[in-house]
Amino acid sequence: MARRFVLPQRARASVEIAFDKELNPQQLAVVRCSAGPKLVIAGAGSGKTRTLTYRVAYLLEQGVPPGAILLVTFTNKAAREMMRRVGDLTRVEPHHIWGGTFHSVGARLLRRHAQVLGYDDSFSILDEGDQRDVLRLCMTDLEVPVEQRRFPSPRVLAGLLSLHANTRVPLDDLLAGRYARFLDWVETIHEIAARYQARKRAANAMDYDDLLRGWLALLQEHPEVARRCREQFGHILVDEYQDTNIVQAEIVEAMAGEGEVGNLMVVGDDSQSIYAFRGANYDNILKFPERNPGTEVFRLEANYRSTPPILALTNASIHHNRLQFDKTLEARRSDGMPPALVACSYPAQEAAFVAERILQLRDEGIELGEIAILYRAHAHRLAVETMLLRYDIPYEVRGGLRFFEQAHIKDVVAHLRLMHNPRDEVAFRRVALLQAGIGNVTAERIWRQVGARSADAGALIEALAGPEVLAVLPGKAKAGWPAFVATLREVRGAEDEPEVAIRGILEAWYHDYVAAKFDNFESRVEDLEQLAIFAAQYDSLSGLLEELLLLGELYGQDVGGRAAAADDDSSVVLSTIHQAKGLEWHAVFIIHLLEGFFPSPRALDEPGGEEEERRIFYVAMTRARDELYLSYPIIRPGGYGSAVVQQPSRFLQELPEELLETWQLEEEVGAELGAGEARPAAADPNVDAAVEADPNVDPVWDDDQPLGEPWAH
DNA sequence: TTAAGCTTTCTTTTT
DNA sequence: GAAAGCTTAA
Repeated sequence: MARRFVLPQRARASVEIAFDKELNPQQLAVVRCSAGPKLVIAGAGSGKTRTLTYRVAYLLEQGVPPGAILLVTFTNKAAREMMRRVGDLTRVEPHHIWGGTFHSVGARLLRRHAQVLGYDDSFSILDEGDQRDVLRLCMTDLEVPVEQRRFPSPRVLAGLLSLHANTRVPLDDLLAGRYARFLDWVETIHEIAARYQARKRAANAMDYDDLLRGWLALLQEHPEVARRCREQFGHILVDEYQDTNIVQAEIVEAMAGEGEVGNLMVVGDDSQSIYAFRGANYDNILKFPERNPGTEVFRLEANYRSTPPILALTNASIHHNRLQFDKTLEARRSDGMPPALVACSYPAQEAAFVAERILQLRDEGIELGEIAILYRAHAHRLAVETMLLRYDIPYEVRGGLRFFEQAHIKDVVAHLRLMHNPRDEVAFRRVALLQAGIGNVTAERIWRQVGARSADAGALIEALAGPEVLAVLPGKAKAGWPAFVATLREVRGAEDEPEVAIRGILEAWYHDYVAAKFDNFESRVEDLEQLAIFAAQYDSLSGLLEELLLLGELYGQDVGGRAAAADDDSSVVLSTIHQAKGLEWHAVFIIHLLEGFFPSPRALDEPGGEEEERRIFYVAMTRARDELYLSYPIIRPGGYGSAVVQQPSRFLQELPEELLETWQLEEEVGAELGAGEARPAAADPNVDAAVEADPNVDPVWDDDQPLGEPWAH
């Protein structure tokens, strides 16, 4: 017996906010703007988040109910952070505001309205791994004669289909262009695409792209739902608009209604658009005014973050791009050291430089958490990571394998998924294949037995325990089967307590399985323990599942003690540039700035690729508040003692020399690298330099640097 | 039919 | 330097 008691939404903006004292005139204009479509071009460090936060606070103060505000951000974390700040400002309970990524908001709306699209509201969300699993099944369905000629792998197929979904470029065009090597297979690929859609539907499952397409379909094909959405959300604010794709732009515009409703504000910086590879369309922001007549454009160009020398450099860099809104960031800070250009001889030396300089900064009183090392691709971090370990400098790596994508996490979660959505064939196969004696063939047979009557988790369990399934089981699998079914029962019984469900799975058998299967089983068990603790916050399987799949920034190290500990016990951040977006540090090291690595050669094949890569470089540099170090190793050791001399990145070569200070590295004679005291900056003529750059020749574009003997160590 | 062992590929970026 | 995919033995 339960009684529903609805707490009304009340704007309780009891605190008067002194908007004009807290904001500059440009920001204030945005915060107080009237109705009508708005485009805010907010340069790096211009107080974009602050402005958005105050805008929301302003709306609340004007009496807009929190539930009428939709705030779409790039990560769920960003949304949460912004709402927390709004809460601090206004004392309005901010959780009534709808906030999150496109995917998470889409998922929320789709849960409400899944039926009109022919889905059940318990639909599963498929991540990339699941997507590949489904595609592999589709290939088996169609009996693709893989041996004959090269057929795209599930991974490549997933990429192709996703690009198609996010850019709307017809499959045939993609197959004629970027995927031309598969032209022979056009027909089969079309069949697989159709099959893939059908299989997802049968499994009551949506992939990431479906969350967007489904949301748009709600708006475009179901006027009643669309009307309700528009009525509910009087104010839509979208952050990081430069990274939206076509589908997202259409969603935004459809949510806002046809022109007459002037409630749409999009904020972004075209110079920081770095997600074209996954379908982000630069035109969304460039052409927003055209698409939305009457758009008022605001510009935030005062930079509060970086020192003037850093800003001069970033401005100089981005001006090499042609396709963009014309803007120049103005420094609001004074002084500052010039950005450093550090030519190193080989990766270990670059790493040693970074480590030594970090030690110096720490001695100067800079917290380690105020220092970041950024790189284009994860692989570039290796030398630096090794060196930080050797120097005993605490660090945390952002990114890498996502927590949820690790096999042991997915295994456990698949149990929950199956009980939440009993039609989820991918989840079923995953758990079934874990049982001893069951492989692909048996799993397929079992599913054929039970698939039809699996609309309900209880019915599914009964079917799995039934005689038809037992008849199919090979002898080897019979012993463990009852325990498996019992575990599923237990999970189902703990529908409201995901933590209990997870511990049940572990205790029943998965703990032993992990111990037997993985050599690093302790750390995996620890992960699972963290998963259970994390799950304790949720009182439903669906809540937990959604969070796990859509919480992009949840990584292995974040879940457990590390993130919590990181606050007091600060550590240097190692991150890809993409993941560093929106963050800032006192000192930033950008490493591995080499031709052939940055810009990434693959990106250069794409039209506009170089400009996109330059924007990535721009994003990296603009993360720095006070100190910026640009470094590269000029020699890469090849195999068998050989070495390759490399060029510094073209993005360095094109920079005006006078905006950079060239640092020359010298190594002390006889000093073991890392054990002695390297002196990065001070030039000591008595020291026999392993690397020396002629001070009269700019080292950046000098091909004939003395190489020394870097690998003598 | 399964599972272990061996080879290949991957790495540009992520919801 | 891992994880997926293929081959082969049982």
